Amino acid sequence: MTSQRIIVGMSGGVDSSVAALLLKRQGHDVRGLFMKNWEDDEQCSSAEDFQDAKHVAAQLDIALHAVNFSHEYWERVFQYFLAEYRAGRTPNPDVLCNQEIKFKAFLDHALHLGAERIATGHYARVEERDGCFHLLKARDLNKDQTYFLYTLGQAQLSKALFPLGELTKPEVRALAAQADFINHAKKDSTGICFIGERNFKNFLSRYLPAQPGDIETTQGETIGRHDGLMYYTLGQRQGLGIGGRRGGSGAPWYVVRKDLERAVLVVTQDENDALLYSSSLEAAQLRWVAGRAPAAPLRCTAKTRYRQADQACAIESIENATCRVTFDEPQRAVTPGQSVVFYLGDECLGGGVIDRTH
RNA sequence: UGGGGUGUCGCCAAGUGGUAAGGCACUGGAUUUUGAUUCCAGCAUUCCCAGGUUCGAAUCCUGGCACCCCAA
Repeated sequence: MTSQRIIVGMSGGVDSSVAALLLKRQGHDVRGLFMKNWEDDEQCSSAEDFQDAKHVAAQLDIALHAVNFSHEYWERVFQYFLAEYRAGRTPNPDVLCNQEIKFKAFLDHALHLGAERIATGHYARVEERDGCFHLLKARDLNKDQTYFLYTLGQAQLSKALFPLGELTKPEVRALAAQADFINHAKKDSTGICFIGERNFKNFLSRYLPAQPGDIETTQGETIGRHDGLMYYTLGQRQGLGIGGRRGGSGAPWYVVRKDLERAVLVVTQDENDALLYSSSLEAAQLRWVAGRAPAAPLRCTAKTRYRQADQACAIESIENATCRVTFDEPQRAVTPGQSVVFYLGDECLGGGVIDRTH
């Protein structure tokens, strides 16, 4: 491969550090770019991350730029995030963050800086065949992150490199240790990308004030109060605060449904309750990696949430940007607002946002 | 103020003389680039209160207090 100018999104974590390391070793003209996309409130990990990124960049002897996309993140990701929660749904901000920030704002910025490609520390692979870019699962299936990348199209994939796609996480850490990176043992980051690990309910309540209501069983019996439907998601157990009841089974309670009209949270004590499962769904805002929808009906597999095992299904029909999917086996807690992502073997075809379930 | 019953962790609930089960909730941790789920750990020196009996009481006795039910 001829030397290219590549800008790597460096977060200060091990993954992006090793991505930069590998590209550098391949002889590319590598630069790093640190993004700050959230104005810190009480958390201050961003500053530490920046220090780590700078340290690694220095070790690699590459330039490290910094850019602040907080405004873009707020407008294009966070507003949607809040709107979805207000609508009683459960959005996936990181899918949108990839679409709008990492592979749009960051990509555009990098191209302006004269880069030919961008690279990130995502665990995923891109293969070009017959002039078409295919998004493939990472070799390390345990870390595969294609679920978060399904909105990327040909324009993005043709410009993106995922140097870690063929490596396992342990191998990445080993490389970081060999390179003597200070962050080689740094804990993987979790929580919303750029915002970090939070007490989710507290975090949300800063933007969406409480709207208390009743908690009812599927039989219609009122058994408690909730602080606001937006603070809960389907299948959730923790945070309901429902203790033992006279004559009760002693089993935990799970959220089955949100009744927006009545502001009622419906729960069940039966973990196998049919109401917790869906055998089909309708998805909207479809995005196909190839740039066009496949022919339906199509037998394939899908994930309804990150790290879920592939579930056999059929895409029954596709109309414009919506489709109907039927699963071979009923799926637990399929949640509107979350993404359903389709696969054929190792290839990620695309996906959409779950709109309704049946 | 006649009769009956009950008072054990925030909730449900074992335990009726031998030195406080369990579940739910909650908290912490693990897993995890969303939200969830899952897993592990922690969680009553104390049993409504005060006396008493006993080597020893949540368990027996006495007296209070509280609540519930049935009669009036």
